[in-house]
Amino acid sequence: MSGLPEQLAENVVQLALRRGFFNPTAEIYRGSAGFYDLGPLGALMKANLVNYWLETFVRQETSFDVYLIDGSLILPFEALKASGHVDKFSDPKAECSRCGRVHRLDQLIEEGLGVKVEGKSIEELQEIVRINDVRCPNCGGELTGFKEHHLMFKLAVGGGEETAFLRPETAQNIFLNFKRIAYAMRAKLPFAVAQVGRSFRNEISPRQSIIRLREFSQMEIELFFSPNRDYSIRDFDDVGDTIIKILTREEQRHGGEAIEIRAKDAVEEGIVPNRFLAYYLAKEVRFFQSLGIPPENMRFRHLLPEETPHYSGGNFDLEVKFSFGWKEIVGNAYRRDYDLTVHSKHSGEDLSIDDNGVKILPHVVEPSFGVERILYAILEHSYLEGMRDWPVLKLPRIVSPMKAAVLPLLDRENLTSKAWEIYTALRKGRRQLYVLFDNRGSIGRRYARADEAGVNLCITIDYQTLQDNTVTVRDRDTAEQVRARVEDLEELIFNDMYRGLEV
RNA sequence: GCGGCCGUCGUCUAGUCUGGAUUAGGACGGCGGGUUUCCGACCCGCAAAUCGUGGGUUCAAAUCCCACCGGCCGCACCA
Repeated sequence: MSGLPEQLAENVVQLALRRGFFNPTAEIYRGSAGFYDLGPLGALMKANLVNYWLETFVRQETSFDVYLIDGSLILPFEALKASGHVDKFSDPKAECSRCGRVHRLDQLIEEGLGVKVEGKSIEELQEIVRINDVRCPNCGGELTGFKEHHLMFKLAVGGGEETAFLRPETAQNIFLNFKRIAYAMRAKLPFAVAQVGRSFRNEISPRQSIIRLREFSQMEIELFFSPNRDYSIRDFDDVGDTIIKILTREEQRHGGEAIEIRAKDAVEEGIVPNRFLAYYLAKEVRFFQSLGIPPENMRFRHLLPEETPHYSGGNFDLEVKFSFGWKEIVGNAYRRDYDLTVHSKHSGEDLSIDDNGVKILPHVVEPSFGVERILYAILEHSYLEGMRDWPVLKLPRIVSPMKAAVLPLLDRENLTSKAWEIYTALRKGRRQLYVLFDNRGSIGRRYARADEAGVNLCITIDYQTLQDNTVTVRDRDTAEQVRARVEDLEELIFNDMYRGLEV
């Protein structure tokens, strides 16, 4: 279930390297595990994905207000101490002196002795091991090398070397800015705050190319609401009818299948804790379906109690079926009022706001999208072999990096200069289209290259173009060609981006 | 972090077992030129590998030995 051993994954990674979607950071120095750069096509694709997400989850959201912010990547010690990350976001570890296996110390003690050790320091844990003679469960050897593996990158800020961390999730900026946003925007519950940006986690041994990174991008929303009111959500009437697949806790224990249920019914039956969460689950399914991921390859896994923090009111991971198994691409968490409570307490600021004349601390539902994983999911679901003599990347037209390629049928002066003229007009056009120009090799070779890069349309300039100012427009997915007038091209390419999005 | 497998042009690979005739060969891709009126066409040419790195054995090492580095897989960990 882990690693990328499958042929498909291998082909996708190779194509990504060959065509400039992504590659290891500092590759010429053999790279550094867990860090990847997006190449020319990957960077454009990411920008398009983020933009489409912002359209869907921020700009076009009319069920409640969504405010977009852009916070600092570096957060001071106190903020992350309060959030619990400083204490909780690390694993105590110990190594067996005989067989060399590394174990998680807290798990070892909790399982072996049946005592809770949450929040205990590494020294305290070591003492417990010594007193109770806890040994390696694998071979019975003695434990050594006690140490804390911290998942946050620590920084020393300024001359005084004040301790700070690279944020482990974008969410914290939102809680830290909650009061300011609420007042500045005169926000009324329910409302949401969204953020797109980088987060950092110092994983022990990341693998699986772009799937598990130490530096990654998140698109997150925190939706604030009162737990005491029964809201109607405008778009839920419609969106709530979406069928979603949920892998319940019971089914996970039996090794069973996900159940299929309308999002509305999932709330009614108490499977999903509230309407806001169900609303997002349904919206996510529609979002990813429009990005070419079939519903049968998506499921929400209700995380088991031992996988979720004590304050959680329920976490539902959106998992996508990859060639190497199911993997989370969105985490949906019902965080209750945990974050605002701890930040109120530690900062001394009253973070409660007025709701219908009553001061309350709002509850929070958090959908958290992993950008690189989504990019990879789209690539894998778009990669197609066997259709032509070369692989075709049937990327969702809205996120594909290049919307069209402008190609002279032959590299002859009159055709090439006409093609260049058309290319320039599109590049400078108001629709802000990214298009490429290619006059090298035969026309078939250029179609093949364009297919592999996932270019939506190929515009070919031939001798008829010089007569009547029309061109052929070839569709990547069908290879069919139609004739179009040059003056209609920009609108044609633009409208083509939205094909199939009326889901 | 431990164990197994692997490391030759950008990519795939021949050669490694059985050391020497290899200026380390080919294919794909790339680049230049020619040709070509729509799907990796064809022809000519060019560039591209200190054989992962370092040390050793030998008259001679891509080839044998040792160490290290990196990758993949499994275990552990993890979004």
